[in-house]
Amino acid sequence: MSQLSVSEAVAETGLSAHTLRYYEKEMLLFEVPRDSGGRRFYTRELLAAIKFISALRATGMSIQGIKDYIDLYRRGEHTAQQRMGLLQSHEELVQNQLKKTRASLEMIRRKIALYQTQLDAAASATQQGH
Amino acid sequence: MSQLSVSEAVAETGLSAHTLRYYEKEMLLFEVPRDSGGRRFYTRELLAAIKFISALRATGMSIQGIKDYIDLYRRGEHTAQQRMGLLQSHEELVQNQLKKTRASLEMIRRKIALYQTQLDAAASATQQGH
DNA sequence: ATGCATGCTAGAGTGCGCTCTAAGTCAAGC
DNA sequence: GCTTGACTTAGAGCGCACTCTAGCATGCAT
Repeated sequence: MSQLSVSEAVAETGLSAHTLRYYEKEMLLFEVPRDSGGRRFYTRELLAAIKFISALRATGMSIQGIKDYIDLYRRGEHTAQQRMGLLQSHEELVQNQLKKTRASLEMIRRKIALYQTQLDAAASATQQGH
Repeated sequence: MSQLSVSEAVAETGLSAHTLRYYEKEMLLFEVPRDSGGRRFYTRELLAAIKFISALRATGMSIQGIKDYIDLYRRGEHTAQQRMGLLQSHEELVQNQLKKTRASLEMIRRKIALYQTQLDAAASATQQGH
């Protein structure tokens, strides 16, 4: 029950089986345990790690960036400071990206508002027979 | 002065000349005027359109999506409703994406905080000779 | 008039992150 | 014992958004 099959991991993470294998291979990192038949199973710890990786991806960190982070992880406890540094600079990056997205969104909203007044004006003109 | 050269448009938009030409070709839309020598120049209106397109791109709309929007634009005034609909559903999409990004960012921050307490504990242990 | 920056074209190339293919293995249920 | 279905592998393929190349044209500045 604390060991999930591939299909269960797919359901939990929202990633495809292909993508799970791709991450495993590209990041060369979490050694996914296998059953007697050579099939993968995912422990709770592994699942948590994958979810964290998903969060990094969802915020735009590249596969290479994540790989670098995990490589540090595997080098041991003394890399904690560096790992934190990596996360901190990524956080900053994401904040800036959010700021930019919000500004762009604001621009889009202004355009929508413009359409709205324009369409309202057209509608009331029609109603009044203009 | 209200007609910008390529290099000025590059400076204003933050896009490369390559990208400007690429957008022009892919979106098949804004007919960029040319000088006697066949070189492009950008009017203020065009610049504004390009900046709006940049906002759509910055919020993740695909080239194809933008093309669809502009195609509507060129079909005339009666497509205003549809264009607004397009923008509205894009807005919704961006909102959801923002929500997801913020959740992921929160996860990353918790991890950073974890590192911080961990490193603080290690530091004070060292200081006290443990 | 000469040199150099800027711009032009068509089309090829790149990097990223998946995503799929093909052929095979294994375990459980009928 | 046979089928079914979830899984395995190595490697090819794809879609997107640029990004660059090569070779040529134009036009301002010395």
